[in-house]
Amino acid sequence: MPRTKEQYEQIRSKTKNKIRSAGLQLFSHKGLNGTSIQEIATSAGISTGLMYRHYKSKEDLFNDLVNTAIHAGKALESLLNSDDCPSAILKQLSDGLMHEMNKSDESAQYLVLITHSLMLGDLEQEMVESYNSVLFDQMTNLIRRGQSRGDLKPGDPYQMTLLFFSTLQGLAMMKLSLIDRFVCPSSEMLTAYLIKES
Amino acid sequence: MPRTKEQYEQIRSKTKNKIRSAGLQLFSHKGLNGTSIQEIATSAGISTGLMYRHYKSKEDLFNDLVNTAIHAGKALESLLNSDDCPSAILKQLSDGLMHEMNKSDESAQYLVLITHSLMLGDLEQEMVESYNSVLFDQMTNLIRRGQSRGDLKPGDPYQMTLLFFSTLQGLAMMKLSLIDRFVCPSSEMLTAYLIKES
Amino acid sequence: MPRTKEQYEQIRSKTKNKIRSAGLQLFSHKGLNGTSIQEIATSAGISTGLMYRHYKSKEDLFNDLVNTAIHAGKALESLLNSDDCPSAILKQLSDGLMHEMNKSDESAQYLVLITHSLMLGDLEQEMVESYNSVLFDQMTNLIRRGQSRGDLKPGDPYQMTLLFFSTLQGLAMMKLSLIDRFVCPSSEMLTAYLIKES
Amino acid sequence: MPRTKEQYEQIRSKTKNKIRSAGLQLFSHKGLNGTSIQEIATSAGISTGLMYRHYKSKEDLFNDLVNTAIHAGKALESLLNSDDCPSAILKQLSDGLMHEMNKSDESAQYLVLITHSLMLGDLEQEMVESYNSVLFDQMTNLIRRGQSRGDLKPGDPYQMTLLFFSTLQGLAMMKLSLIDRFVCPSSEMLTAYLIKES
DNA sequence: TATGAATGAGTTTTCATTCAT
DNA sequence: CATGAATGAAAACTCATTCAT
Repeated sequence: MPRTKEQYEQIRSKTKNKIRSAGLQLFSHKGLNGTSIQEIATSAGISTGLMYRHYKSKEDLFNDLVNTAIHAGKALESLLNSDDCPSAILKQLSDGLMHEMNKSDESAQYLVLITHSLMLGDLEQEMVESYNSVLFDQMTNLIRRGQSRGDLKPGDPYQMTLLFFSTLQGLAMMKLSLIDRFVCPSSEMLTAYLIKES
Repeated sequence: MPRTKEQYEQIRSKTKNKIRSAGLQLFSHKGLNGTSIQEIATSAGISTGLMYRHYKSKEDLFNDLVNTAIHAGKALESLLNSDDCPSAILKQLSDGLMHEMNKSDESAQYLVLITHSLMLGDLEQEMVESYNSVLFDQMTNLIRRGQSRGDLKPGDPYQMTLLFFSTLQGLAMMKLSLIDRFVCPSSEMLTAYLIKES
Repeated sequence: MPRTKEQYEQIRSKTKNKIRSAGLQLFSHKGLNGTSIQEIATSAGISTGLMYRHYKSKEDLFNDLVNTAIHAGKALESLLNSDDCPSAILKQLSDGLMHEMNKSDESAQYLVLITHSLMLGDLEQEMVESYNSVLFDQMTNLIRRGQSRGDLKPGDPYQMTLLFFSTLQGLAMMKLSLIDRFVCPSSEMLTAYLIKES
Repeated sequence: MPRTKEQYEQIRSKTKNKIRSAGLQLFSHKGLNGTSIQEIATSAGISTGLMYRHYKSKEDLFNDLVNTAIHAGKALESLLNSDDCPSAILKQLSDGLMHEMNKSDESAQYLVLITHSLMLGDLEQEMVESYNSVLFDQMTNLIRRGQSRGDLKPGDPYQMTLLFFSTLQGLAMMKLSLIDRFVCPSSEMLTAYLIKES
C-alpha cells in the first residue's frame, strides 16, 4: 500500500525542517565553512545522502536559511512604513525585537546568519542590497521623519540606523555565545539615543 | 658567515608580523575555517611552509591573534578601575573606542576575532573567562557605582554592560562588512542609555 | 532502500581487510614512515579517503596491526604455561613457529612489524611491556624449569630467552628481505643451544 | 690569519664524524624515512645547512653509513677465508662478534642499518649482492669444509649460514630496542647448532 | 524515501633542499 | 666554514558529493 502524495509531502517537509533547524543552529555558531554536512546530518538525525534530496549543496542550504532571515527582516518593512508616529513605531519595533530575542534562540541565530553572510562578502550580494538599502533606507527615513516632528532626538539619522542594527547584531551574537549568562536589555535602553524621554 | 642573532630575530619578527597582519584581516572576515593557509601565506607574501616555522598550525595563529585581542581588551581595565567619576570614565571609554574604531580597521578586526572565537565555543575557554568575568564584572561595578552616585541612569547594571559590549561587537562587524558605507556613531549615542543628560 | 546493517558490516569488513593486508605487507618492508597512505590505498585497491573511514590516521592502522601481532604472540602463552615437559614444549614451539614461517609471509611480516614498533620506541609502550615482560618471563621460567629437571642445557635462562626471540625476529627479517633465497632452519638448529641431544 | 689546510681538514672531519654518529644512531632506530635532516643536525649539534656541505642528500648520508657497515662486514672475509680449522674460525668469529656487541651500540647500529637497507629493497642492490653472495658463500663454504672434516655438526650449510646471520641481525635489533635489558648470549649458545661439543 | 560506502579534489602539514648573509 | 630563513613539492588528512542498493 503506497503512501499518498500528501504523506510523502509531509515526510519531506518534516525532514526538511529538521535539516533547516540543524543547519541554522550549526551555521550560526560555526559559520558556513566551519560546519560539515556530516554534522548537520547527524544533528538532524538523517544520513548525508538524504541531505542532497533536499538541497543540492551545502551552500544551497545556507542560502536558503539566509533568505529566510532576509524575508523575516522584510516583515519589518510594513511596520517601518506605517504612518504612525515614529517614536511609537520604534518603541513597538524594539519591544517586538527584544521579545523575539527573549523567546528563543531562533531569531538570534537568523540574525547571526546574516552577519556570517555579510562577512563572507562574496556570495549573494543581492541580499546585502535588500537588507541594507531597503531596510536601512526605511529606518533612516523613519528617523528623519521623527526628528522633524520633534518626536526623536537629534543626530545623524543614518548613524542612528547603523547603531540600531549594529546593536541588534551584537546582541544576537552575545546571546548565542553567552547562552544563559545573556540577558536582554530593556527596549528603553535600546532606544535611549533615539526616543526622547517623556 | 652567519647573521647575528639579532639579525635573525629581526627577520623572524618581520615575517611574523606579515603573517599576523594577513591572518587578522582574513580571519576577521571569513573566520577560522573560512580562511585557508594558502590565502594567508599569499596575502602575507610568503610560502605556506614558512607559516609553519612561526605557528604550528592554523589554529595556533588564530589563537595567537585572539590572545592579542584579549590582552588589548585588558588594557581597558585600568581605565575601568580608576577612581574617577563613572560618567567621566564611560565618556572617556566610549570616546576612546569610537576613536579607535574610526582610525583603522584593526580594532574592529580584533573585536570581530573575539566574536568568532566566542561563537566557536570550544577552544580557549580561558579567554572567555578573562574577557567576560573580568571585564564584564568591572564594567558592571563601575555602572553600579555611578548609579549610586546619581551619576548614571537607572537600570540593571549587568544588562547595561551586556548592551555596551554587544553594541561594540556589532559595530565592529558592521564596520568590516559595510566598509566605506559605515559611519561611527557619536560616543553620546553609544552611552545614551547610561549617562544622564546634563 | 538502504542495505541492512549486516550488509554494511560486511562491506566495511571486506574493505578493512584489504587495508590491513596492504598495510601489513608495506609496513613490514618499509616501516611506518617509509610507507605512504597513497601506497597502501593503491595496494588495497581503494581511494585514500576511504582509508580514513576505517582508521583515523596512518599510525592508527599501524598500531592496529601491531596489536594484532601482539595478540597473536599471546597465543603462545598457553603453550609456554602448559605443564608438559619443557623440552617437549620448546620442540613443539619451534616446530610450530618454523612451520608458520614456511607457510606464508604473514607471520614473518607480523614479527617484523613488532620489530619496527620496538625500534620506534615511543608509541604504544604497553605492547613492549606485554610482549617483553609477559612472554619473556614465561619463556625464562620454562627454561629454568627445564634446566632444573635436567631436561635442558645449562646457561643463563634470560640470555637463552633473548637469543630465542632475537633469532626469531632475525629470521623473519631475512625471510622478507631474501624472499625466495630464504630457507627456514630446521627446528633442531633453532633449539640446539637449549635442548639436550638424545 | 686564515687557518691552514690541515686545520680546515680537521674541522671538516670532526663535523663529518658528528653527522655520521648522529645519523647512525637515528637511522638505525627510526629508519631512513623516519629520520629528518633536522633531527640529525640537531643531534649532531650543527645546522641543517652544514649537513649539505658534507652530504649532498639525506640518502647520501644513509648510503655512506650503509657502505661503512658493508665494509666492516667484509673485514670478516679474511677470517672466513683463512685456512684454519673451521670450528676454530667460527669460535673466533662469534667470540669477536659478541665482544663487539657488548662493547658499544655501534656494531649493533650498523647491523640494523643493513637490515633497514635490505628491507627497503630498491636502492643499493649492489650491497645486497656483496653482503649476501660474498659473505654468505664464504660462510657456507667454511661450514661445508668443517662438516667434511668432521669438525662441525651435520645440516644444510646454507641453512646454517642463514640462521647465523639472522641471529646476528636479530640480536642487534634486540640490543637497540631493549637497551639495558639486553644481555648478550655466550658465543657457545650462538654456535651450538654448528660446533660439536667436545 | 533513505542509507552509508566510496571517491577525489582541496586543504593542511611536513620536510628535504637551497641560498643570502 | 656556518647559519637558519625560505621554498615548494610531496605527504597526510578532510569533506562535499555521488551512487549502488
